[in-house]
Amino acid sequence: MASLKGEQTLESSELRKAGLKVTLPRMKILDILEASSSRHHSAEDVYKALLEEGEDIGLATVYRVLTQFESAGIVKRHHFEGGHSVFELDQGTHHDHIVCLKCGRVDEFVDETIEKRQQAIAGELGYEMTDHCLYMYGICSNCKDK
Amino acid sequence: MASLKGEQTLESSELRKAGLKVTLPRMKILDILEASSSRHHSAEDVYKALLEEGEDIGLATVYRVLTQFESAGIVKRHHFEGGHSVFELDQGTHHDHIVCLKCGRVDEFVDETIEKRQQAIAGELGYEMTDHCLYMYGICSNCKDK
DNA sequence: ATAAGAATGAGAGGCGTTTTCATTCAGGGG
DNA sequence: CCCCTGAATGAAAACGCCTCTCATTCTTAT
Repeated sequence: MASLKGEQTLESSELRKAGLKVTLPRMKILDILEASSSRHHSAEDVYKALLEEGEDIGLATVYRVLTQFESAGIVKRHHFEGGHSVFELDQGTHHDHIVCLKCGRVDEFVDETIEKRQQAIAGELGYEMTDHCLYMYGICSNCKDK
Repeated sequence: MASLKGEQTLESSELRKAGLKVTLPRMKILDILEASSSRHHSAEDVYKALLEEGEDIGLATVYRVLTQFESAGIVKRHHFEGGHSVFELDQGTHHDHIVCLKCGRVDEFVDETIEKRQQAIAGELGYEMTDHCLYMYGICSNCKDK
């Protein structure tokens, strides 16, 4: 459990490093992102997890904080099919996603061949690429059997 | 200009083939998708184009028809950054997209190397891939100069 | 400790999209 | 060719996700 007073937690220094004030909501949300078993969270997910811990943090704050974390490079925002945003801690290493359309399972991968081709294509078309995302959708091995 | 009575237009046969009744809204919307210079349209775009032609077709109908077209395989729906949907006529040939974050310009491309790697990766991870989309985002050559 | 500005919670508001429901229409049977 | 039935439509309300507003609370530099 994070404490605001006393020793410097990892979370608090991460926030300070990002130029964000150390507040309870920001600490708690960081806690949840780091502690949860799944890596991908909607704002609702985070909000519900906070409620379960008995924290009284508004949904608006969750959205604000996640957006700030995105600007600060702490999390990455994804737009999976369906439109709404999903957040994951930014481990610094880029990766792409494959999503199971039945159970929602998400796997991650990196492929150097694809990465290189993307850069080359952007260049050929005259673009300066700032970001890219490759989403594959399918049925995972678990769901295939049923 | 399409006519409901008289000769079979290309549009009407396309609708019939998809198992959809031939109605004025569906004909008009198909017209716009085929006639417009740009290939990617939001529902709003289509709605505005209808208004300009003096057609009194509701926005709800535009959404309904575009969704039906999607189910029928006539159009493809994309979720570019920003969340809202963009539609394009489905030419049958798969391609990926690169979007300019400044002016919204969209270019299309296909890369066999990437396509093959995707199939391979899905297999390695135990997925049966049903769909995939690669979106790259950047600044296009026009916007770069300014 | 205090003051000043930033962050928060609650609720209103916004935007794209979908649903509801009464009305209109397409198209097959007579 | 007209009628009938279920499908399609328009208008408006509702919806889900998200952002904004504003009064209050909290962080942090002093």
